[in-house]
Amino acid sequence: MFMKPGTLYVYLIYGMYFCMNVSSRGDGACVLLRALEPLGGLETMRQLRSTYRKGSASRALKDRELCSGPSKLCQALAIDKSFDQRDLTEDKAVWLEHSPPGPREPAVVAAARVGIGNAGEWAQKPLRFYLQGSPWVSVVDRVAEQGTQV
DNA sequence: CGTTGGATGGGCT
DNA sequence: GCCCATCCAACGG
Repeated sequence: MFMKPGTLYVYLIYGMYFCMNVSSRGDGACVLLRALEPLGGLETMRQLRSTYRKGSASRALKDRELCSGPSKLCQALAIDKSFDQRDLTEDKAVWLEHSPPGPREPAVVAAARVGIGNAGEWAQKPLRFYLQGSPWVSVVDRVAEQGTQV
C-alpha cells in the first residue's frame, strides 16, 4: 500500500484467495477492486473461475458470477502474487483504461465497506463506491442508495 | 430467496 | 495462536 500511486498490491486472503488493490495518493492509501464488468474473454474467465471451484465439473457459471467479488475477479483475470507491485502505467500485461463515454454519467453510490466488521471508526465510513444499478456489483446496499443523487 | 459452516496459509503478536 | 475487505456447497423457506 505504501507505494507509488498506480502500483498493484496483491495479497493472499483466507489462505486461498487473492485480493487486488491499487496504491493511490497518500501514505498507505489504496483501492481494493471488489468487482468488474467483464467486457471480453468471458469464456476464458469462466474456465479460470471453474478450475478453482470444488466440483470443477459442475454447472457453468453465469456471466454475473465471473467478477462479482474481490477474489472472483482475481481468479477470472488469473491475478496472483506475481502481479504484486507491478506498475500499472508501465506493465505490458496489466493496465487501467477509462471506460468509453456513455450517454450519461451513472450515479455513484457511496456505501459502507464489506467484510471488515466493526474494526474501528473507519469501518463505518462510506468508502466503498459502485455504479448504481450495475448488475456486476458484488453487494448492493439499498440503504446507501436512498441518499444517492441520480 | 435466506443462512451456515468448512477450506486454507502467510504474517504478525 | 489468531486475524484476514472470501467463496462455495448444502441446506431451509
